[in-house]
Amino acid sequence: MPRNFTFAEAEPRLYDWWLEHGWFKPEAAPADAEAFVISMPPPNVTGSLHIGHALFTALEDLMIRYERMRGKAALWLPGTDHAGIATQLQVEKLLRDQGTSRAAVGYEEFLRRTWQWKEEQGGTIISQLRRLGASCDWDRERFTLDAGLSQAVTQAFLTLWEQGLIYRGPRLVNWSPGLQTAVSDLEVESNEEEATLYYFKYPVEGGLYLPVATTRPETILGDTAVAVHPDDERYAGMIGKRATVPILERQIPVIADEYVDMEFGTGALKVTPGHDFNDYELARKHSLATLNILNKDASMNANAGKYAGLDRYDCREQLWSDMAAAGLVIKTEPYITRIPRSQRGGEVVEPMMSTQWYVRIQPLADKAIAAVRDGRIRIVPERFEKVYFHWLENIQDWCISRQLWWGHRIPAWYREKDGDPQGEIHVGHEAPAGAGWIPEQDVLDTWFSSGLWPFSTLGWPDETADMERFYPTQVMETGHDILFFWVARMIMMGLWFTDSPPFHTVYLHGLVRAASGKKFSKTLGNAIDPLTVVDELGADPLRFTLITSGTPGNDCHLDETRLDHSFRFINKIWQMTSFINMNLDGELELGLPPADELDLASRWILSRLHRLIANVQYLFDIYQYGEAGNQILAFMWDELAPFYLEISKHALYQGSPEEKESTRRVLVHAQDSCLRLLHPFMPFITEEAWRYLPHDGDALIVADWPEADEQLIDDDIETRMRAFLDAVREIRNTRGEYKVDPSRRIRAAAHANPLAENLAENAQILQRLCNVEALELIPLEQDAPPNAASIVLGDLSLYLPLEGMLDLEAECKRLAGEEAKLRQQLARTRAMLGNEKFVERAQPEVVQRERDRLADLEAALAQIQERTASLCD
RNA sequence: GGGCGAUUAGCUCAAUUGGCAGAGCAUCCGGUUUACACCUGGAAGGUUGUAAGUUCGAGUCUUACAUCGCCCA
Repeated sequence: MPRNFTFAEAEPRLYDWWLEHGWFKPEAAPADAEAFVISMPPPNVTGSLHIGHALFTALEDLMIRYERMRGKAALWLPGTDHAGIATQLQVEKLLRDQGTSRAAVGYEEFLRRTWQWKEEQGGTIISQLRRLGASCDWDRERFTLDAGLSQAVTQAFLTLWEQGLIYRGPRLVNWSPGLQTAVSDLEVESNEEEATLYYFKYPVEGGLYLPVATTRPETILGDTAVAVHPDDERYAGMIGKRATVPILERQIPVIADEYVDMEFGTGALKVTPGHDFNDYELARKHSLATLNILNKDASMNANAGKYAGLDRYDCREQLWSDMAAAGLVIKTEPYITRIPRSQRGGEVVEPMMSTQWYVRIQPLADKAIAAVRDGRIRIVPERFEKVYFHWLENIQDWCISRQLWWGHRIPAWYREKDGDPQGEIHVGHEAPAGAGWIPEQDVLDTWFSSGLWPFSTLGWPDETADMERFYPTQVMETGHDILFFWVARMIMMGLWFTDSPPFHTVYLHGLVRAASGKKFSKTLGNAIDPLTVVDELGADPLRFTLITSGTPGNDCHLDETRLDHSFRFINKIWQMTSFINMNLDGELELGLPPADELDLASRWILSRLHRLIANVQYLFDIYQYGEAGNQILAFMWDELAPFYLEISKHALYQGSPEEKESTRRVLVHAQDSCLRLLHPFMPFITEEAWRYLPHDGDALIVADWPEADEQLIDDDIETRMRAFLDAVREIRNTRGEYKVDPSRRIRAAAHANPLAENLAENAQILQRLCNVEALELIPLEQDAPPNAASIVLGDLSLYLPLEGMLDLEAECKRLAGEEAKLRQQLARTRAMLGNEKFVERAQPEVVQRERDRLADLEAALAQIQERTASLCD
């Protein structure tokens, strides 16, 4: 066995080996095995691996590997998302670099180039997922624009259309002037920014004026009313009068509505239905005209009069200076307001009137609400259910059309009728017969296809074998930031089209941030690049660190020192395995010898191990993977390695053949179990180490998941062993205080009692762990050895004869310190037991525990006092 | 404005139904004894944001407040 684990060599080798054997495929399990399916949230095809991808990969691969080891037909179905806007932007940039543009090359050529780009670059993220060890069934990989998935999209669209749930019409939408498309509310981020609040006079007939404030003066040109609160005495006389739009001189009414906030600004509100969502609602209520003043690129249109053609911000400046010249300006002041920006590119979006396709979403939302309400779908952590309900209960119709070229074209055709080029609409698989039909240019929102993902990837709408066997899926694991974007839509679409919840559990992870708490971003330069980590430390440490750094649903601040720790854990695992491996000798019978043939230490480690297995199982059942990982690490590093491995050397080096054999079997069982438990966290190191342990079966990836054997969990053994470990700790401390050379072997003595006899019988433990060669039992009536340091453990006093090293004064001081500590603990325990209500109402086990502790403490105090009396008085 | 989350050691985070608050890193003092210096023995470090309440007992449950973050309007 090599001295070290060389991840750079082993990781690709093991990955290929797993792949070649088909172990990533659900078909590796028996045909009648229960299915466990996760559809991978498809990463953006333009993307390259970031730390968020690494987190979802680590978690999903953990779940998949765990269920595979439990004998399920585990299917992790991978794929990518065509990401309409992002991909189109990417290719447009490419075209710009080549000195051309989307418009110049035309629709067909643009699509051809985009596909070409996808074929060349789109595999990047997938190959990066492989480096992390993702055990996906790559033969089933899907892409949202694949023929099969496109068929699913068309089918879904047509079904909704036939059901009357899709309509087309003019509405106010968030318009992205740079991209020239509608964008979803969810894709607009409004953050507070420094802006200017402009105060001006709105001329009202009769030489009056209303003072009005706005952050977007150019929208004055689209005003169709001015509103005041009906109770506002300041402006009561103006209601019903005509106001005049500055510069344009257009006449508009002054209306009254309680919506107006009298306290805000001047208390008078300009109403621009064509470019403000609130004003749009107000206009509908008052039957006001809606006026669009912007072109699709956010330049001013003809309705802006002399400003037509100007950019929106140039217009703002120009108009304001013209108004100043006209004496209409009151003042400007700095103002903090929320500016809506597109998530892509960050440009300021404009609410604008536009004809779009919508899904009447309420019927779908109702089903989605019910499925979570009645428990058919569970969200982990549960608190996100509230967020989910709130969003679905206040849902707006879903604008599904996008003015892009890259995506699923809406299956609709138009024909001129009565002078309207879109007077006639046909929706269907193909153009209807007859001349003059022109296909719809718009494509569908990418999330429309993503919403179908859990079943479109399995062959829907066809009744495929995969659909039959693997749908519904089990778990949807993804970030809480896309609960609305995606999870809710998958649930709605899944229930609507398949009549089944697409999965029974939604597991939401948090965002990964840098340790500073800042959001990771390349511009800040604080991004941890997962691929760099994989190059430097391997995939296992990254995975283990990501999983153990936080708790479900909570953001975590990734601390790079933890990566180093995980890396060292891997070395630890390797060295432990190596130790066991080099102490094997020939064939070893697998499994454990009967417990009653085992020594104390073996029974102890098995009890601890099986308690660990039970805990890990419990934690996996409640999705607490991080805590599970930490517990496995703690067991291996703090119990198995420093105690059992050390103690086992006695049997391995000096024991009888039977002792050697049984110790080897315990060691192999313990290490094997730990490797199994860790495999879902760190597949590479565990698989590679496992090869060096005696085992049945082909590979760890398909080995059985450990089950706790309750028979091996033994409180009594653990208590007895704890006495040893306490003794070891105290002896080490005492040696340290007296600066006894660690390599110097010393003796110990104790007055005979059952605990002392037990210690003496297993003195090899003390020898291995604290270099005490033997424990000498002395009769009760005999005095403690002279010049000895004392260690008190309950009713036992251990004496360490420290010839020529004992400083009487220091020893007495140490004893006094021990006594003070004991008295403090005694006071606490006595107070508790002195409290009648505690004794009466606390659980009996808790009371008993305190009583035992009291007895121990009292015994220890007596020992200390006796020792002090003989030594120090 | 509404909702959610967080607040625990210097830093990053844990703590399974309420039962003596734990790790990693950093700090201090030791050690190359043949699995591991990618190691190891020990120490120090806490009024669990504040104030009340429930309880025999609160980091954990309730309420109010403070600070920070996220989501929605």
